[in-house]
Amino acid sequence: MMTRVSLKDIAQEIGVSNATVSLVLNGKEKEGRVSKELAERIRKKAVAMNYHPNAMARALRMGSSNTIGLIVTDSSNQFFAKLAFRIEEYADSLGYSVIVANSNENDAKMERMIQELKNRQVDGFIIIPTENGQGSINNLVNSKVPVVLLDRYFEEINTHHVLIDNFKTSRSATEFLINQGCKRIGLIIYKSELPHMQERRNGFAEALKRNGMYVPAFIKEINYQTIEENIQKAIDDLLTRIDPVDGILFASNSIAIHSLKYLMKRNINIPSDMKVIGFDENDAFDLSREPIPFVQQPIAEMGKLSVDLIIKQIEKEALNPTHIELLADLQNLPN
Amino acid sequence: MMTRVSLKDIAQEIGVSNATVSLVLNGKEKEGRVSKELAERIRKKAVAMNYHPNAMARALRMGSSNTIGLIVTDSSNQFFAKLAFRIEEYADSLGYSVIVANSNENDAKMERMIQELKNRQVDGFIIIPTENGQGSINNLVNSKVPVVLLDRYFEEINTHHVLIDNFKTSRSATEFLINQGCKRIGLIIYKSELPHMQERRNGFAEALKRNGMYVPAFIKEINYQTIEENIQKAIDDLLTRIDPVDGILFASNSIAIHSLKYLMKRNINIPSDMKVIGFDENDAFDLSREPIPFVQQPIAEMGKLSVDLIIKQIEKEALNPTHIELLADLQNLPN
DNA sequence: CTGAAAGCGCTTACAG
DNA sequence: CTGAAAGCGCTTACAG
Repeated sequence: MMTRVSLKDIAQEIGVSNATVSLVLNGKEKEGRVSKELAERIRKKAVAMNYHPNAMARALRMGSSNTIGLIVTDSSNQFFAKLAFRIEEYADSLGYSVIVANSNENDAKMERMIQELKNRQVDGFIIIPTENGQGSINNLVNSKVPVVLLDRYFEEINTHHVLIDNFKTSRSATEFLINQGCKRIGLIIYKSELPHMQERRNGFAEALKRNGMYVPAFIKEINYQTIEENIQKAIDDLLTRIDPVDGILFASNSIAIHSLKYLMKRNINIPSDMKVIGFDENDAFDLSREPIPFVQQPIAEMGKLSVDLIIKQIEKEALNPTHIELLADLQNLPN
Repeated sequence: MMTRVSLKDIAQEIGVSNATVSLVLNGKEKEGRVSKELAERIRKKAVAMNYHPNAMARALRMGSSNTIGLIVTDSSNQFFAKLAFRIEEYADSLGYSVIVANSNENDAKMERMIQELKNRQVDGFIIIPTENGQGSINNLVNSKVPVVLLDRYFEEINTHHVLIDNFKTSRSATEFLINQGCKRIGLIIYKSELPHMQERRNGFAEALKRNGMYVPAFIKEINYQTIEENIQKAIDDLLTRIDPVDGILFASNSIAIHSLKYLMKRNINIPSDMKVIGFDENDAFDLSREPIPFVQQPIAEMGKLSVDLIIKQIEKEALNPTHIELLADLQNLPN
């Protein structure tokens, strides 16, 4: 690797001290009261020598790196991929870099990634926490590290979070199915204690109870690790009861994709045989036989708000834990 | 933020020098000839004090950061998202972190991202280069920075690259359409000088020429920035000629998605009215009326090979530029 | 067997 | 108006 140009190189070329060069290049010539003319010479020289500051040296000295650590559960999932993309884009516009890490929905890996990003001196974390990641998040919050939870949160941890109103959203998605004429509506959802999942479940139940249509057996809980087989079993069950369901709410993007594949395999026609609605956008929803209705989370806004919240904390604005719950739209509804 | 425990803190607690602690914690006690017993005490203390090395300080001192910079054109595209995921996963298993940046197919942004990652002292780059990014890549290669180009390359730059054999793959995708009975086959492809695109184009042309079916007017070139309208125009054109096409090859993931949406909007039935095949996997291909055939690039292998190549360079194994061209499979073919 | 010292590339009080 | 010095947290020759 070509040896890089350092501050010192410029200082030597011009014949001044490192300090003077540093001051000028950081726009602090006023404070250093460097003469305009000298400042100009230094700037010219820096450009001519193709100088670029060593971000690590600066971070080490300053104790902050202008970097945000983002931990998602699976960056290859379209929903999180888009979220990460927006976060990167917006943070970049504010002069912050983002390092993305994956937890794979694994608590131990999330913990490890937090540690690794800490070692890299990130200034704060935006995290989509894992099911039992409460302890790790709690440690972070207690040690005063800036944190924003995204998409999910924990009841007991009072920190900043940005997500949609899952209860209301799930309720209105369910009401959509009711309005479509469904009489027996199923839910396929992750078995999870995370409140955002509970709220999706509760919103679903609420809509059905209001309409006297609530049947607990129509709720199928599945595991992330064995998603494919669990979904097949769940759908088989929902279809082969004496009172088979005529509508299903899918509580996540991946659940929707796997379920739709299996419904297709079983030759269930959507929407004539079965009406459905899913969470989170996916190219696939626009391309199936009929467009699949889905809950569209405001991804760009969620990204922007979480970046704003993390930067406010980093820049030490006193900030009470802010809980942001946005509204989500239903898309691809039949006319 | 809680003040972190440093090497020095451990040294003071135990009453030895920083050097001794550093040696032990890096497993170099043999070289330092530290007594077994002392080494053990130091290790215990480090754990007890919850010590974690400051990666930036180490990187500054060592001149390398154990970090790979990955520049993709769009991390929200499913193909690149999966590639990035695999790269991160495999690099992590080898003790390297990955910082992902997006160029948005924009040469200037790619250049800026390269500089930013350089400032962060990444040890090497895996890059999916932009159309006219040749200059930036060339500078990198000339300055002996470890580089691997992924998915694309430049004729004139003799550096490492990992991609599929686009000519052969495109040719066999086209042959698939021919075997399906198509007589007039169109291609929708990016207007691009990048050789991987040219090869997809040439492979397409070759298959048709061999079968006496080559019609230049059936090749539609579109721009990435105006993809949606260009595709609509291209498809309108292919459909409304006196000799409308009965098959189309989509030369990229995004092209396939947009095209399929528009074909659906125009009520073209696939595959009865029109047979198609696309590049790169997408959930949508499994969920359309009939599964959409597509070229499946060996994503995990491409990721792994590019990581191996970049690490070999970083670790200074003398290495002639390695050009890897993998074979890609066709998926979702009708039985 | 172990310590003292230098240095990676910065920034920032301090002194003049 | 500007320089000398200290220090961020490490690692590594060097000296003993």
